[in-house]
Amino acid sequence: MSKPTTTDNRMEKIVSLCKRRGFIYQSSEIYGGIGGFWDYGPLGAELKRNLRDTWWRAMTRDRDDVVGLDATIIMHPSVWKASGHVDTFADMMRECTITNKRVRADHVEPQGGSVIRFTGAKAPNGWILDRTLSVLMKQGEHIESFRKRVRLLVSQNAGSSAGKPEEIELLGEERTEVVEGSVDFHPETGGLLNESRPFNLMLRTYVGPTATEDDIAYLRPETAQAIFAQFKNVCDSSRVKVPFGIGQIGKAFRNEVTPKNFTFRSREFEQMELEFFIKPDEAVKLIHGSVASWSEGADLGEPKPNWGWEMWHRYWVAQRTAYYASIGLGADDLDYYWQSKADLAHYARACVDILFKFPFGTDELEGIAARGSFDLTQHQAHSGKQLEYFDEELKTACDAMTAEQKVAFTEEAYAARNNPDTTCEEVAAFCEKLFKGLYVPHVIEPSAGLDRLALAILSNAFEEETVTDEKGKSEVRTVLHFHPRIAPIKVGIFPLLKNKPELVAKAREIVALLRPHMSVFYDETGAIGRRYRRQDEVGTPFGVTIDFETLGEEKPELKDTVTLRERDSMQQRRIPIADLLPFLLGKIL
RNA sequence: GCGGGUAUAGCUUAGUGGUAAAGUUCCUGCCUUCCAAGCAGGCCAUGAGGGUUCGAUUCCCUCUACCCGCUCCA
Repeated sequence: MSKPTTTDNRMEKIVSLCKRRGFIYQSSEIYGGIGGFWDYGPLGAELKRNLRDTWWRAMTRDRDDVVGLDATIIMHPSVWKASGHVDTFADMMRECTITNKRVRADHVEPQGGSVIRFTGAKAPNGWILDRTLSVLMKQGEHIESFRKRVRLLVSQNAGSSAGKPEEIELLGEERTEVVEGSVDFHPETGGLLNESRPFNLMLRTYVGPTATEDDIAYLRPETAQAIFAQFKNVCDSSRVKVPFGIGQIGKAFRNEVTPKNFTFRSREFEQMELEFFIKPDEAVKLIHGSVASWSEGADLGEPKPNWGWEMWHRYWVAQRTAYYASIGLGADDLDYYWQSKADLAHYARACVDILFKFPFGTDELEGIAARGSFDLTQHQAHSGKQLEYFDEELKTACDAMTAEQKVAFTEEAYAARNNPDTTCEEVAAFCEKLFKGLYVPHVIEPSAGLDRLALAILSNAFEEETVTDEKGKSEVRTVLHFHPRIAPIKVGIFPLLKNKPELVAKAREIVALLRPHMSVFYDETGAIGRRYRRQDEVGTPFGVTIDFETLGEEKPELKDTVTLRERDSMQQRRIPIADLLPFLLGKIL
């Protein structure tokens, strides 16, 4: 009865539906739009709100070990110096003029060789590159392999339009000069580099009247840093005890080079982040004598006091997976990518990406990182404020230790140190603090993109079904299979005929009955089938039709019952009006 | 950022150097007893700016946005 939509145009159809039915529009569309910015229409706003609410409930309200935060988008610029964002992105960058590969201007090693210039390139299919290319031929490189290499680079940059690399003809080859110790060529490609220019993914603005360098501030590129910056305040004001988390939902901004794939990579987007603070493994060991580390099949159901960071990391992966299942994204829709040690940022212990199978490819929905104590340590160093946590339980455990035991523990900690560069003194200082009950908590960070989630939910829900009616006529039914919990509209209320005042009045009564509890949509126009289909297309899970049986005209036993029509199966059944609210609440809560 | 493509009504698609067409959606009315029915009527468009021209949606240039392929993605 149904067939999958072909993948080639699935994304196009989703984009079109989003606009047609008011889920997502281009920002500022009447002025031609602005790249990388998207607006949510009436139904999109509801969908996003529902998703936001499910996250907030699952991550904070339903737990007693997580509290919330709602911080500003613009923060003190020093926050971004401490986090490393300013340094990483204030670099002067240069780009290869052939491949546009970018390198840090100060990271180009001097090279020597012959500079070969081409006036352009062309391909048999008519493709032409009318641009001078200067490429460094390294000493010892054979001219033929050099040409082959350049053809490959040109081909890669031109994409499919230039055809096969071996068919590309390089034009006007000329040996221009021999250079020694030049920093003007890309270290990998050998292509001439353009002028260096500043490159920063953070969006800037000015705070204060003068719009000068002194007043530069940044729109946050992630929400997480506010949580670290307010860590001390939250500890001091909310009686939390490690392990505990701080969750936040909010806008973040990145000046992406290439926004693409609809809302997937946007310049303004919304994040849902949790920073879950845990004891360092050393503290767990001092308190409990040993640290529970992860092994296949370990029980991740309820957190245990002796869990180390690895167990907590796995626990949050499991929690987040359960969350996705609760809103309709199951195991078949998701994938996991465990970053290898080499991929990890230097401060991270582990990171897993939860991926969703989007129509344009499998891509990241959420990253769950074990970040050690990096962030708080950075903010402690930059702000000069003490961000260590005093752990009473740890202090009590250490007070019971002998001096010899403490020395042994310190030696053991040094032997087991994570980073080989860590000095003996640093380990000793860390242990001294531990013995006093002090440490900088480590953190597990599940960080999800709300807009990506909305897009995933839309992609996952979208289906074009071929349905065949009793007469054997088949047609396409477009339907969004939203989980009732997140559907923008929960129920459509329809009087069977609009020119029968009794039906309309009864339908209005039912709208009044349900509206205080959920989003309802009343529709009396057109044939009943059309109204059903309209709601299918926006993912309304239930339809309620008020008909002549409801009025008890022919069969008195059916008085005050209505037709309940289910979106996915299109099945209809009768249900007493009195049962309607409990039934629907059971589905949407 | 580079290369290629696209831009006509909410959507799908015609067409033209001289009043821009259709289907569908949507709205209104009539009708209609359960899956996009019928009849009648109605609203709505050449992405933006410049140039050529008596006149440009059409030809030229620039910009913008979107799509595809690279690149980028702390």
